[in-house]
Amino acid sequence: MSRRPARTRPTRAQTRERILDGALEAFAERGFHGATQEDICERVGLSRGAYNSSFRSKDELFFALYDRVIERLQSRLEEATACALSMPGSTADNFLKAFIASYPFDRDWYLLQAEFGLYALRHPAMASHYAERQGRILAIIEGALADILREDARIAARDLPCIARLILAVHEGSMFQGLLEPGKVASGELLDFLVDLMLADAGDVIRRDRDGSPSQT
Amino acid sequence: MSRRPARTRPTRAQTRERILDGALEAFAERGFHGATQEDICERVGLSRGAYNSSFRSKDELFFALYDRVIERLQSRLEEATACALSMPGSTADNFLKAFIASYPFDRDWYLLQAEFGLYALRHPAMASHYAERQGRILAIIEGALADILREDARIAARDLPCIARLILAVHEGSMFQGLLEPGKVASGELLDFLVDLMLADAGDVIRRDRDGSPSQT
DNA sequence: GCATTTCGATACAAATATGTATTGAGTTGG
DNA sequence: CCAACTCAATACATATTTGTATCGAAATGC
Repeated sequence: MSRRPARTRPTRAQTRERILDGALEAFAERGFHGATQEDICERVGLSRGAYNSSFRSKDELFFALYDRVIERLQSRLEEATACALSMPGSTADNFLKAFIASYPFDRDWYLLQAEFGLYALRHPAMASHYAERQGRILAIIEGALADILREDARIAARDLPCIARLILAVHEGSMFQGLLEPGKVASGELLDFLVDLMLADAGDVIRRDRDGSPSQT
Repeated sequence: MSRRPARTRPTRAQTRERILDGALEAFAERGFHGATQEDICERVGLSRGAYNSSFRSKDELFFALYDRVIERLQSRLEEATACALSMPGSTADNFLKAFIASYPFDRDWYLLQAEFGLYALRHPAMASHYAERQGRILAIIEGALADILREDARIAARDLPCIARLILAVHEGSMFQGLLEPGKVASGELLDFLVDLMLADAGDVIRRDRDGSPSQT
């Protein structure tokens, strides 16, 4: 259909994306300082020329990767919440678990976000950027929780920000445990436990036999 | 009192400790790969000669630092639990908060432990070492909790391992938040909230006015 | 279709980090 | 008090890594 000769050379944007792909792997596997240009490029079959032609510095690349990762996470969460909220009659328990399931749960994701966090703590310039982006994620969670709680008011609305942070913290913590000792801790166990705690409307739920309904995560 | 001439040269062990001090700072501030021999030595006024004379490699130094940090944490926690358990009549709430308060809560500590964690995830050789050491910390927490629960049985004993991990995860998560946006989140807020959740023996506690008794952390 | 521009690969130069070797001060044992 | 030894500082050689400059292929516009 194209009257022009078929492209044999990828566009600038495509190469950029490929570099970002390589950077994702390399930063996850070896960390910010540990990842080298060579390492990043090898993974996607490009030369350092493409690297230096696409990004002015390592920091710029790191920022770009962070933004891409967060953008994808954001749309993923928004989609999941919209989907879950659209189906009526969902209980808070089910929704929370569905929501949590939509959060990335793989090795590279964890390693990367940990690396991002450390970088942010060490570089004030990125700290605010990071906090702002993470604020959006928290807002999505809070919004979803707020919608849930219109039907299921077992949690005080004032605690929402706190709960959202709690969910994030526990998710990351349990992801670390799961990666460190695979099989030792079930992937969603901690979060399930936390949700049970929060949604317990009486003491009996806390002590109930939690094995009766094993999660299939 | 010493018949020998006063030492003018520090012992090997002392130098080793100083290198570890420098390494603690450097690894916390710049990460494993980011920290250089020069960087580590400068902080404690030693030369790279002392460094290379004390440690065969960077990994060896990192391991040694990890062990020292964990050892100190372990004795700190053991002391805290022993102390808290010795005074009779302590409620679970008070004890948990005292225990949590004994856990390190400073920037370097967080950055270091995060770095250790990442290193462990990336190097299988350290993973088991790390998991074993962290298991001891968890055991201390579980033991303390078990002692508490003899008097205050609002939590099922079978959930102890899960709860211990939850406490650790939330602690680390809130420490990160606190460092990223100082003042935005009170240092112990998330943990207090979690403890409230766990010890709520009826739904009213969850929804109670938590500002009535602000924690002085 | 040709000139111009863009992009990515290769080659080069500079900076930085690590480990080894050497040296001199300080310590220990006879 | 002297000889042997230990330790940390300095100097050196090697290896990586990064950034720049150059070159050729490919796309675009006239």
